[in-house]
Amino acid sequence: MVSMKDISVACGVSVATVSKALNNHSDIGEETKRYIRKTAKEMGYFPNSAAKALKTNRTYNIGVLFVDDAQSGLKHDYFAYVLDSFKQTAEQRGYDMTFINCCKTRPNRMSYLEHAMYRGFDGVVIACIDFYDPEVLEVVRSDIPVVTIDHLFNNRIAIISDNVKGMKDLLTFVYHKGHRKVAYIHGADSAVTQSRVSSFYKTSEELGLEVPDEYVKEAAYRDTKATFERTRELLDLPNPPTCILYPDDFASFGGINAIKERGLNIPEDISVVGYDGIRIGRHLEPQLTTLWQDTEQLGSKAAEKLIDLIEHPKTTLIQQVIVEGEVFEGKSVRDIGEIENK
Amino acid sequence: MVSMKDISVACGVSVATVSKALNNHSDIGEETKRYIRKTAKEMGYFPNSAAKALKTNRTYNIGVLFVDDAQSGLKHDYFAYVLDSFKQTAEQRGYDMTFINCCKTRPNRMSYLEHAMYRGFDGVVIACIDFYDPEVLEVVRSDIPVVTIDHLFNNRIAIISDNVKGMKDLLTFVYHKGHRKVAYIHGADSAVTQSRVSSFYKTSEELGLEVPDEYVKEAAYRDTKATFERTRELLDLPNPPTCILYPDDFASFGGINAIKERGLNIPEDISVVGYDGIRIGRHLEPQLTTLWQDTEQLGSKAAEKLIDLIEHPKTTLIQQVIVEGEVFEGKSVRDIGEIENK
DNA sequence: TAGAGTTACGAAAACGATTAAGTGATTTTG
DNA sequence: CAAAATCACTTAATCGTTTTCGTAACTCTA
Repeated sequence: MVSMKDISVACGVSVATVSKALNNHSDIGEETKRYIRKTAKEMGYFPNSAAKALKTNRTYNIGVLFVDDAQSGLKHDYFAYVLDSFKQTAEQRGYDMTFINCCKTRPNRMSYLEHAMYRGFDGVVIACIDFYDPEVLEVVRSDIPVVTIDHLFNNRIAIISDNVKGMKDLLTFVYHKGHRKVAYIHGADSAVTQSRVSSFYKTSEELGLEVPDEYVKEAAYRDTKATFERTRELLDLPNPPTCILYPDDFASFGGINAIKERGLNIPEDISVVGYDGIRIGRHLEPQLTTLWQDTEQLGSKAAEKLIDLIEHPKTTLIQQVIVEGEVFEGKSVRDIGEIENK
Repeated sequence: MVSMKDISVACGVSVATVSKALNNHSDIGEETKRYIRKTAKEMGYFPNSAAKALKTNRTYNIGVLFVDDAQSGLKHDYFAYVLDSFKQTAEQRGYDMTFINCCKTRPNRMSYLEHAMYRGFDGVVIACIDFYDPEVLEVVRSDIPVVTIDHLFNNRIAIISDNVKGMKDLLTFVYHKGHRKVAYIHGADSAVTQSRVSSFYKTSEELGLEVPDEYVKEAAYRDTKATFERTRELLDLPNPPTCILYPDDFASFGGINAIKERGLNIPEDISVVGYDGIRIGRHLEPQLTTLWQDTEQLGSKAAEKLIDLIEHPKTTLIQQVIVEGEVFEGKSVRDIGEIENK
């Protein structure tokens, strides 16, 4: 690797001059700058990030914390898309991304925060299920710039998918399609789940929908087995729902299979609604009605905010950015019509 | 951040002694080592990776090059799973992972190789479609340890999914189910595609299958629109196939829709086969018959080999590791039975 | 007991950059 | 025209480690 020293020798100037020329400091003559830059390019010079980081305490590297024991973030469509979008924006602004989450089984491993300090990340983005993990909290409480995705901490920037509005829109949508008996199989407990569930109840009330207790069940996100079982239970009810909302698109397929198993048709006999808007859902039969989440906005906003915070710690607002999704009207919800209901 | 200097002061020894004690050098007394380590732990010491890297030229960081203009690696199920597995193994062995591919539009950006040099990656893993990109080649030809996934270069370690055997197994499978008219919509040109296509022809010959030219078509990977069109064309043939092989599972859904559009049933009227074995395929109706790729092996082998190469450059064999997949027998291929064919 | 061999540590020079402070030369100013 | 200001560099310290080469203080050996 060619270093500044090599260039300084080649140009007959000091390393300091080379450094300043390349960083465009004002106290170097234009002529000299041009000459140094030209030589640097010719010699194939590139800075050494380690040396730079050591001196400046800036790495231009962002730590990515995607913790999800059951289902590593990458394999999770929703998170993969968010991360991908984050990556686009971060790279655009000159930042690299390094994964933080090290397997907890490794002996002598560092905690997330230690890892972040060790690598000197300029900031950290957290998107995961278990925000109550003590190690995650340690990061959240640290001095490192942080943005969280889909979870709210006070004094931290959060990028949040509007689950309240999402659920409201979704429920309102099926209501307008004439459904009055709507069941909801929600995901495992988390901030996201709580928002959706409470919005489900609130919206039901506003719409004047009855929600029998047995219409609300739980199944872990992406757990097709669980949704399969819960759906069977719902279908076995003396007064079964006409529409079932699922924790997410993926999980809905478990439910769909339970429905087909009974010889029922979607949407003729029963309607089905997912959440997330994963790509595949649009290509399936029946096309899944779902709440499409704007993963691109989520990711890019997260990157924007985090980098703003890194670069302008004083002037960047600590705020929550709420990203709205949109009902994707597939073909898995039947239009019952107002007539049948009254 | 507490540094070695702080510890040296606290312990009343020199920094050199601290460094050696923490790195377990033999020329430090056991007593002193214990004392220094204890103090370091108490003071919450963690090394500074930048300083370490600067001095040792080792970063314990691996560059990840997933280039795919159309569909960024992360959003691609197959690659996401491979990457995830790679990550597990790399972390287990004490390496971090940083993305390399910077948007090519950025002004003054570095090339992939420059980026890798800049960050001082100990090695690079490449998995992408366009292995003919000059920048990718530049990395492949460099001095940096490299493993490639699904592409073979001479003098480089490659982890390769056995596409030849995969296609052979798949075709043989449908053959044994009684199919004699098998069409193949293959992906866009690449090493992977070439292996599969040539294996398709070779196996057809071995099995004594006729392959009319119009049975072999092209559609980009994951392009449901294209497979939709190609499938229509196949169905319109005077002598249509009884079974269609698709570039990948995702793309197969485009074809499936074209088939349903005609009012045909799968597998009663026509059989469908994917490739990859993505998770969702198992939960759909009809369950997709496909070649399941062992993404876990691919990822972990790649990490193992790369790290071996990094740590023992002399003794690590430059070889190709071939990972076999497995036919997943779903329910999308009809068992025609031998009778009907003779 | 002098010399050799160990043991346990320290001093100091790197690694490749940044930057405050200093320094001659030239230009400006009153 | 001397003093001040400006310009264009250089010197040298520094970031946090690692590592080579010393070097005291012991322990052994003959």
